[in-house]
Amino acid sequence: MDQSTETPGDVRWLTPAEQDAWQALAGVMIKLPAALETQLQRDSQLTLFEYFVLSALSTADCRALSMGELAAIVNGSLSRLSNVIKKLESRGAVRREPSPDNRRYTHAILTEAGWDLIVSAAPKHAEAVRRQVFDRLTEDEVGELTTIARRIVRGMEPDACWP
Amino acid sequence: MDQSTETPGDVRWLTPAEQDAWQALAGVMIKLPAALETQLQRDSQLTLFEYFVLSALSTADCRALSMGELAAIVNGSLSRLSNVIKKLESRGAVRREPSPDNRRYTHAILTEAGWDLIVSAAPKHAEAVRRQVFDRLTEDEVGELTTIARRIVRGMEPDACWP
DNA sequence: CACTCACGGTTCAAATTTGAACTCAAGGTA
DNA sequence: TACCTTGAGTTCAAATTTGAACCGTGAGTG
Repeated sequence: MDQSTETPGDVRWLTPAEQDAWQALAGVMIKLPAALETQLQRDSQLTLFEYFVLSALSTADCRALSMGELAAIVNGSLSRLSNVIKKLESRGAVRREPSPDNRRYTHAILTEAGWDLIVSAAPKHAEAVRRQVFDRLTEDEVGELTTIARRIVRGMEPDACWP
Repeated sequence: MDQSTETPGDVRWLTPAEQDAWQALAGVMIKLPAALETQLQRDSQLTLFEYFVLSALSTADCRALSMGELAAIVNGSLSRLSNVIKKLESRGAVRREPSPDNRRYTHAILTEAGWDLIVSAAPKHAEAVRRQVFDRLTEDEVGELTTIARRIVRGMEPDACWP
């Protein structure tokens, strides 16, 4: 982009170093999910999103969560989640039933088959993550990455102010 | 996931430190694009993908690229790009014409209106990137991020081997 | 108790994305 | 020249995703 065409003149453009970083980060942001999707699809007929869903359920108490909680964890809209759960349900991996206490809540529950599915998918997925990411980083870099990524994610939670 | 349920026993699971890093990175991977999309949509009626397309064209020779080159740069399928260019064309931001030398190639060309569009969209987008990412990082961290992200992206280019 | 309101989810139509089939141009090859 | 093959894009149908409208359920209020 052309920085001199600016109107109010006070835009805080990225420095060259930041531009480099941004280009690299954007690459990761776009390509890494695609690469992982490919692996999951190939080896387990799963979407990355579906994997996140199953994975979240598998580590939850009773292997169950309400749709809302689950949606928040996997960063998806309720609508999207509803459709995906429907698909996973038809595949026998998940079951849905209204919460006994408050029937407004729907619990998504991992079935035995769903457990087996995620357990069988996990090793290859872990292998892929390791190959794509961690095999390329030193131990120090893993720490740096954690710090940096956490900081960025933090900044997005509380809906920072819009100028 | 449960690591003891493993069958062949030689899965290289992620260490706890790596799991932390992965969780944070996955968060960035999922949420950052969403946040940027929101800003672009709100301020300029543009998709992140469309922004990448316009941005790529704006920095290309003659502000033009063949569909194939463009698709590679923005990491999209030819099919997706074709549709998006059609949309941008209907909006008057891009023009398409067959290459004079080799009519198999289609050149996507940024129009004057397209140039104006990206120029007017860029400041707010840059501001958003800065706010979401760089305002939260030290100068050193920017360097670390560059190194790390580049290393990861590198590893995905040449279709690394599948186990 | 009747009413209304606010939630949590679901659903439906519209927009996107994907993947396969298809078109057309350019190189060989015979 | 006729024929085949490959490469670049487009298109069409099917799958996904999004956003808005909608349906029950539970809380508050009068």
